[in-house]
Amino acid sequence: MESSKKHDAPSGDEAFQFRMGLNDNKAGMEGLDKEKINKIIMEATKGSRFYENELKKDEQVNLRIEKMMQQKAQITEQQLKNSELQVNKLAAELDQSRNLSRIIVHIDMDAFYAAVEMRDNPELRNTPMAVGSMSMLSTSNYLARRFGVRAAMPGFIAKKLCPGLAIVPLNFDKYRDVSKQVREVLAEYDPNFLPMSLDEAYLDLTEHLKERNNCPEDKRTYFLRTDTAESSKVSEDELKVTEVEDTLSTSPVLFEDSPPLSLERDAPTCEPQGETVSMKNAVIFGKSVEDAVKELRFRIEQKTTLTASAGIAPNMMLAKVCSDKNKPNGQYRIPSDRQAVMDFIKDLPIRRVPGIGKVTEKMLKALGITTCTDLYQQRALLALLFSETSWHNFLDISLGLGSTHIERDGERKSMSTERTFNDMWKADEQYSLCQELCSDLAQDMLKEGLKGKTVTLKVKNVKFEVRTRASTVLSSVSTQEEIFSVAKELLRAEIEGASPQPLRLRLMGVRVSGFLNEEEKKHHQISIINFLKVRNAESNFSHSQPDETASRQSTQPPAGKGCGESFFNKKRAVRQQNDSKHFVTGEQKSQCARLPISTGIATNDPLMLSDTIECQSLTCPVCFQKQENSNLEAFNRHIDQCLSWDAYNDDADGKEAVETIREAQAPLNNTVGNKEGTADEVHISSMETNVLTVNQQNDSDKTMVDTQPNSTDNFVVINTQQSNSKKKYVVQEKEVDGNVPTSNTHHPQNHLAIEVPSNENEHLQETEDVTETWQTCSATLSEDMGLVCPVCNLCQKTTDLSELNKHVDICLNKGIIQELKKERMFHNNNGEHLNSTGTSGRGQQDLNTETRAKRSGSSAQQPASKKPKPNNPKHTIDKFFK
DNA sequence: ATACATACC
DNA sequence: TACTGGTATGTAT
Repeated sequence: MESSKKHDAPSGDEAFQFRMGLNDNKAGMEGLDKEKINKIIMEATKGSRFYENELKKDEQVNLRIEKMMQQKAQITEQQLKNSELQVNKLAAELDQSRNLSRIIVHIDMDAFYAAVEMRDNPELRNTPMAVGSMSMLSTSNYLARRFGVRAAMPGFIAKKLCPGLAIVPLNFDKYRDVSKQVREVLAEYDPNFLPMSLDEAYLDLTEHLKERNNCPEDKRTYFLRTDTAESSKVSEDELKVTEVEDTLSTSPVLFEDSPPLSLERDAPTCEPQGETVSMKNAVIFGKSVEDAVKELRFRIEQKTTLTASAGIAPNMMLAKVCSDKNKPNGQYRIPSDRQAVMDFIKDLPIRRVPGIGKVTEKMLKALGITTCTDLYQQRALLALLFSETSWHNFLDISLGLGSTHIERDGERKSMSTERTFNDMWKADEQYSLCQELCSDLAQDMLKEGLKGKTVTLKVKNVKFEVRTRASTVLSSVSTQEEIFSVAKELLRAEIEGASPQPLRLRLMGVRVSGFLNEEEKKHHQISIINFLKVRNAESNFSHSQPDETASRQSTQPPAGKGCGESFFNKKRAVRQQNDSKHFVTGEQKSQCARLPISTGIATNDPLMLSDTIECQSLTCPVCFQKQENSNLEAFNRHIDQCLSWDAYNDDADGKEAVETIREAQAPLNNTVGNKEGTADEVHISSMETNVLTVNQQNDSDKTMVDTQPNSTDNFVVINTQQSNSKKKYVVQEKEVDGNVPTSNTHHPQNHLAIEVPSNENEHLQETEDVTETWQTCSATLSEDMGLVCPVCNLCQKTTDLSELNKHVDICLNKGIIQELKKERMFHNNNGEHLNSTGTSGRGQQDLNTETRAKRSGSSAQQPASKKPKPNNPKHTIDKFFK
């Protein structure tokens, strides 16, 4: 097949057509000179970085297709037969249980943003126009579509297609207002309607139709709006030319599937139940499904002066396809009847089906599938080539099946923010942008009372290559500082990974996911973590952030950015303040002076970056090669690799591979080099390496690390390696100027290194900076290792993590009790402060393209208050060591 | 769990 | 000059 072959030159038209070519399968784009349009688009885009990237992506798709075709070639007749039997069985079941009892309606506002702008500015009505910017259009009006101008096209290209194009900037507030008006109408037909965006919604009209049967005529009578403030004149004009289909109109005439009604005419013109103008300016709608939807659309138009299209079908998938059928300002119904569904499906191009985009379309095309009939015929093959979810979906589609009950989506799963800009390569700018994003995101999260466990950084370089880097933390994040403390490490890794080249970015984004459910949130809310946060916020409330930084400088060890955000850091800071036995060493002081202590809040501080350079080398305890990359993750990865080869020590290949790794890394050592042998250089001259395997029971198996350099401990945590739900903890002792490790003098050689993923990673790196103050969780394993409590830093003679947890709990409780005492002394009745994470309503975050917003404003509000429970610090910590 | 891709509006 | 932003989900590792 053609697509199974590699595409020839990148300049080949095929790839271009695929990625860049005009997408004309939308309404308003029929009968265009596609060739001419494509030529213009091509000229405008060819050679650009964007285009180059598109070609690259296209090649990836071709590769996928190639692989698929190879797989296909290996399939035997027998396999296909078997597959067919299986698939047929499922198909029969699906067909059997087909539910045709619901009347699902999909409402889609026509060229929504553009229509709003045209409504509000008569000058735009008779000119091709689009909403958006020179960089990106959200939507275009139908006049512009004639030129090939459409949504998701950059404005500057649109201008080439249509020099007269008017581009109007987005005006979301307005669209939201209009959308609200529309939704008010929808709610009357289905209070549980499902908004998909500002301009789209699903309704289940089944109930309404039952009621409608007993609905007296006067309740189905609606009046034409007679005056429309600013546009009244135009409306009148338009009412006179009722035959013109294309005009924006307040007339019911445009219900395409019934003959135009003259306003003065009384007679029902179509079926008996059809809408009727019984008196001047009044329209009576019948009881049928179609009439109900016409009525609904009529009311939308009367209310907003905007038209909507609708699809009516027994399920959501079909309804969605139908709403496109007679767009604009039309509706289409598939009767609730199996044959009607199958007839409709028969020639339906798969691309029309929601969920089948250009890639899937192309892949299926390679298999000779373009219509739903093809899809059904190839069902056995598809079951062999695609994942279960995929081919099930294909089968559903080919049977005309879809969801029959619309339900509001559950809890949101992620929240993110991202920004595009031009070529940014300075690291300090990147960090401060990252921080800004975190700040924005934190604000959004606060509105919904969200706390998440995974932070993802997204970057797109100037070549349009996208990378995402994620990190999951043990506790949750919600504040700007918390998110940033994770995000900045991810960014740091990216920057360092690209070094010595700068990262040249065009976009950066931050996402938080893995939200705590209500239960977990409550749990956390009463936990000490939040308790401390609240306390922190309280005490800093009137302080500016630089003040906070400054105060940290005096109380915290030079742990680097974000150090104050770690729970244990906080704990230790408190301890340090209270405990006169802890001194800051001279070394630490000098570090204090040199290292940026900024939490990163002071964004423009160029010093902020210096600690990334400060310490560049780590020595791998397995291969003894110096690793230049100060990025701990990379370092860990390296060790993982070394270890996994070690595990196959007898394997010649494995050995070779280790050598390869060593060789590959050797040159690096010479080039990047560490900063002129400062005391910051991390020397892990290994005295012994222990690998211990710990069974991990659950997936919150990340162990926490404590790297806070507040004592003279000398151990460094190195790595955990995952394999089959087990973790190997590599233990490494650090040699410190002949000092004997203090905390475990009886077993100085064995120290458990526990990695902390995520959040706490920064502290690992901080440790790099503070050479003389290594600190670990050390442990006695079997008989000779013990775990060190991260709070009191004392070795607990146990390897049992739950035992250690108990101890940590106690340790923590001590602190809490102290704090409570203080608290009571200073504020007598401050319990309410615990409440600060309160609200959990869903904000609506509608934005952007012609459509957005998964949330309706109509969502049920939840009680916004949470009782400040008596503190129960215990559980939060448990998690750390599970 | 992470990374990357696809899809939708 | 210039090719989005937010969310969910699928695919692959």
